[in-house]
Amino acid sequence: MSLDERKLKILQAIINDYIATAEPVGSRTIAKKYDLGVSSATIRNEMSDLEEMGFIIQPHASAGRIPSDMGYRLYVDNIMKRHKLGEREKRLAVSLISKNINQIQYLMDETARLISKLTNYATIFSDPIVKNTRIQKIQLMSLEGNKLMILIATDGNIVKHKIVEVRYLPEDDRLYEISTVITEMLKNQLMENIDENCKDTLYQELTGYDEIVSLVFDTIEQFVASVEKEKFHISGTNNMLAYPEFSDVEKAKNLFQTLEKKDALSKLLSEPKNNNDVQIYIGNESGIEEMKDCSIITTTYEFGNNITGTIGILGPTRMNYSQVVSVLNGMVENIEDVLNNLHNKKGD
Amino acid sequence: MSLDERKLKILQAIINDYIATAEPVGSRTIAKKYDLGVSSATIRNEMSDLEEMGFIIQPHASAGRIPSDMGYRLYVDNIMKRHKLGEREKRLAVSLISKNINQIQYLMDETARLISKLTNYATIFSDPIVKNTRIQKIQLMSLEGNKLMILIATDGNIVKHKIVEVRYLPEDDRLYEISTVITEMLKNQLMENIDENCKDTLYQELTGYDEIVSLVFDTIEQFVASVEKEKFHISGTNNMLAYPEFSDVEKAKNLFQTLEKKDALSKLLSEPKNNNDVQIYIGNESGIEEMKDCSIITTTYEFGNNITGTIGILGPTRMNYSQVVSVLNGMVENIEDVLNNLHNKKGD
DNA sequence: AATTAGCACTCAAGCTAAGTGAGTGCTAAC
DNA sequence: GTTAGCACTCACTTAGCTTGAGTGCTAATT
Repeated sequence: MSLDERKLKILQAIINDYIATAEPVGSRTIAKKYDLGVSSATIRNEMSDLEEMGFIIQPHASAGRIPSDMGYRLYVDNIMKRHKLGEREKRLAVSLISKNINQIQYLMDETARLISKLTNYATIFSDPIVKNTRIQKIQLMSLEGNKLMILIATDGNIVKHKIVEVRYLPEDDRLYEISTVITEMLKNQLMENIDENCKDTLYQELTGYDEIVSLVFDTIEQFVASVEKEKFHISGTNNMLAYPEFSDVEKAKNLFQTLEKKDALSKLLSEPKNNNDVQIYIGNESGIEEMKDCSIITTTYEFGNNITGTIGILGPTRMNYSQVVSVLNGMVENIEDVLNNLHNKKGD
Repeated sequence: MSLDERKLKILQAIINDYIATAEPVGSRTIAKKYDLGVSSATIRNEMSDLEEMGFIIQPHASAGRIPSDMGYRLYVDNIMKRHKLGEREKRLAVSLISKNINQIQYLMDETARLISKLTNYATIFSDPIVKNTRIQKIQLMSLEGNKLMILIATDGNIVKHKIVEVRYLPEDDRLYEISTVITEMLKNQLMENIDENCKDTLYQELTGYDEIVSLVFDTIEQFVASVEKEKFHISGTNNMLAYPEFSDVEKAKNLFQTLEKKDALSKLLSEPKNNNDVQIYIGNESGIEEMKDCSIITTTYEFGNNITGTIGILGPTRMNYSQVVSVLNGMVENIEDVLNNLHNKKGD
């Protein structure tokens, strides 16, 4: 039994219809709606074959067929057309970018919102992971009440600060000098792996400021640690409630709780991506029991040469794969453009 | 017809039972469960009175009674006991605080999560609003690619930074000098209302750096503006799905969509609070059509003398008011403690 | 050999009718 | 004022029936 042209067409018809209606698709429906030039009986025979091959499933004896995970997989890998981002979608994306966005966090959040709106699915994204970042500058500044601000800037112009309490707080001018010494010593060092010699030298050069120096190192370590445990955000989960798959509150609750816990998802999103393309997890392929009725399509965005993140779309298994893939690709392009423009060494 | 002791007891019994079961409460149930020393017939008569007075409602002829908004209002105002935070709850709150929290945002988020967990309702909170803040320090620093970081610290030790692109970027030492000049001139000025004379003087003193000076003023203005539009966060919405009130997905979806839009809620949360106490909106009292089956209990937290925020709990109208109020009060105390300890002029 | 028409069969979903039980309101007795 | 008793109401459940979409099989047709 071979998968000829006609079988593929019928499978596609079933998937299309099922994506649109969420109802099992019968042979007569296909015969009428899709012009295959054969009768429903023939289609019935073909469907019987497709079922035997495992691409479609009959939920119960007198119902139509719905695609199996395997069927979706075949569709995604071989049948689906990957169309370009539509005009309307592009316009929305551009209007998003043109807003005065200066915080990555905020940009990602807005992007996710937009994606959810465009697709009517949920959007998952990770905070950008910064690997192999090198320290560019460290700045200290005094605050009220014996508090010290420690600010770290890394390549890619990512800036983070932290406020700590110190026993002894030098004058600002002195702090500036200390900052300069620290910066000189640590500049271009890898955040993850600071040379022990440098550390020792710093403690020596800044005798009397042990407390501050050690707080600086602590802060660096904390930033590295906070990056390690990737953080995920989800938006547009409401959309999921619109699908009959989740018309049972129990199911919706389960899904939402799984999403909230995040650890399972986290593993999925941080999985290595083999190439630059999207990764598609259909139904059980995600390995998450609670998400067997969902599919996830993820991809990575990159900017600079050491900052990456993952963004993905989550929907029911019968999601519109073709649309989702193109939206995802289109939006990632946009993010990368914005970020590169914002953080790279433009103007060198 | 007067609201005597017995009627109040019966109303309380109805509310208690309804809070626990979400089922209409009948006269026999009350006679059995609550030891009022009268028969169900008597209770029936009293219930009939209570209904006439508008405190309870009969959903249909052969059903028990449920409390009306008015009934809950009476309960909340006159009957409810405001008990102290329990042991278990206190322990959780303390363990939250002891984590190394240094970002207000993060603290609020964790607090909200904890409240949701304790109460099994949803928690709403606003980012802290900073009013009448005075500038303490402004710091400039150069970054790669002609980017300039502008950092503003205000009293209460709130630090924000922004990265902008500039045409001409001075050396760091020069930027430090400029920072010092700017700080000297603007220190203790109100963020919202910077003296025009100071502005002029600054432009004069820093001739040649017009671009930078104007960017600094822009940044200040943006921070003020970003504070004006209060931002809300919601956590624990999943909890709502557990209540039979939302076992219809349609209802849950409506609620979630209303919550997502936020403008309606925003108005509610930013309403002036008459006193230091909690504010309770029962059912339609919120004025939000979609939330007629919900109640919201809000309160404000304060730290320093110019930073305030609102935090609230959202649940079904039959929520456990007594518990919610005490959790809310307890948690707010905790937040205030942490924040004051973190940001105030301790050690002066 | 492939396709199709025809028909018996299956089964979820929708409808109806009867039964159940929690709850009320009223009346008469205490 | 309180209570027992009883008729009445009405949502909810259950079982049985009907409907219709859909299948699988067979025999006829191309």
